[in-house]
Amino acid sequence: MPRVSRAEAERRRRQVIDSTARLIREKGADQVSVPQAMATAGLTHGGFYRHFASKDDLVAQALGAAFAERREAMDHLADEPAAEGRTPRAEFLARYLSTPHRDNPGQGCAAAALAADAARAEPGTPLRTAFTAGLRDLVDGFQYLPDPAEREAALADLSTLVGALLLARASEDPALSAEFLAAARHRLSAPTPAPAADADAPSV
Amino acid sequence: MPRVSRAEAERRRRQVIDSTARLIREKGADQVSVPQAMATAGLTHGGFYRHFASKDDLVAQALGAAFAERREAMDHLADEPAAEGRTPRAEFLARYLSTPHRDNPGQGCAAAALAADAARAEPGTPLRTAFTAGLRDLVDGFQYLPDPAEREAALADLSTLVGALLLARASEDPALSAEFLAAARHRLSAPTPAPAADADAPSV
DNA sequence: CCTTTTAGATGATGATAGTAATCTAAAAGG
DNA sequence: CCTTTTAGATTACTATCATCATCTAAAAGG
Repeated sequence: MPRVSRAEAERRRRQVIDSTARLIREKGADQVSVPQAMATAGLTHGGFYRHFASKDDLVAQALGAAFAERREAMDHLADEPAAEGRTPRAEFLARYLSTPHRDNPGQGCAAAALAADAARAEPGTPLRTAFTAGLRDLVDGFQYLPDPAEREAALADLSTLVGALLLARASEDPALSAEFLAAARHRLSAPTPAPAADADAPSV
Repeated sequence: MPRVSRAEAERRRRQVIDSTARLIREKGADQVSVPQAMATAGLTHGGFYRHFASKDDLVAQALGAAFAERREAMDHLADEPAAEGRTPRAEFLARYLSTPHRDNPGQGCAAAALAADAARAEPGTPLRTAFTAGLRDLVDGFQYLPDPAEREAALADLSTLVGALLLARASEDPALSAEFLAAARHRLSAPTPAPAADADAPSV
């Protein structure tokens, strides 16, 4: 089965990237092998280096795709605010901290799924750089999801979301897991977390 | 160099566990090999299976040690509240969200360093089970660190701490990284995050 | 002391990894 | 059509992994 039309080849390349975007969120960036990534797209590992410069290259592209996919879904929330009486922000929070999101990391938030992998990657690594770019994009999107508005609030909210989702996923006990989601929902649904009179901690 | 006194053998076993506790927090549970874990303790891989039933066994024990070490440090905070005018809670927050903690995952919070690894492990796995136990212990310790008190607040606070630390570690840009730490410090230093009038999100 | 036990070193086994060279037949392009 | 290009398969190379069998000499224990 050698050779395939240019259009078909491009379609397959995208397929490999999308499959990998799911795989790395499920199993971690280092736990996905080249043969595996190709196999989930229905190919053998042979043609890999005709599409990607290296495994790192593929992983970085897959990470970008994962962030883009999620950013797109977030923007759609702002477009169609309809649904019920919920604001786009409330809708986002409810979905982010839901059990479906907890139980399907492969299609979920890339920041939560891959933060640890990015943190362990050396600075300058494609993975690390791509993660930072995606994260920045996510902050911007969340910040202007109308309601909170200030950047600092967006950063704190995002930290709570990522932390709660991660701990909920890691908790073996379903009760404890649900508690994390509920606590974060409760905390973030507060009117406004009260800016607090200048913290006492050092600035860096 | 075969054979060594029973006491010495036990000392070396502890050394392997402690080294591994640091390694898995730095590089991830799956990125530490048996030869590597033994080598950091000054041994070869040969004697490994005389001390541990499997690699999973070692990793689970190392995770337990990592949680215990941190829990101990937390308890000491409550014992010696002295230092300055800070409450034990404020002291804990300042240290947790500091750049030294961000830059030294090997000696830092196991929950933040290994949540993603635990989340990816199958339920029933030693790693997953040990993580859940350690996390529960951490929640309890934080809850009674005096000041907040309610369990739900402790869970939300912990989520924010873990999320902010993880995102700060993953951010390649030092400015963005510092922003996450500062935003979380600011948020958690608020008098009391206002319990908010019952959220609208479903309970599960 | 002298026997038994055993911590650790050495080395083997079988699996899987990333990367690359080679081969093939079909698509591109004139 | 007929030549040139190339997507993908096959195969191979070198590492490294977890695990285990074997060996050794020193500690345990009487």
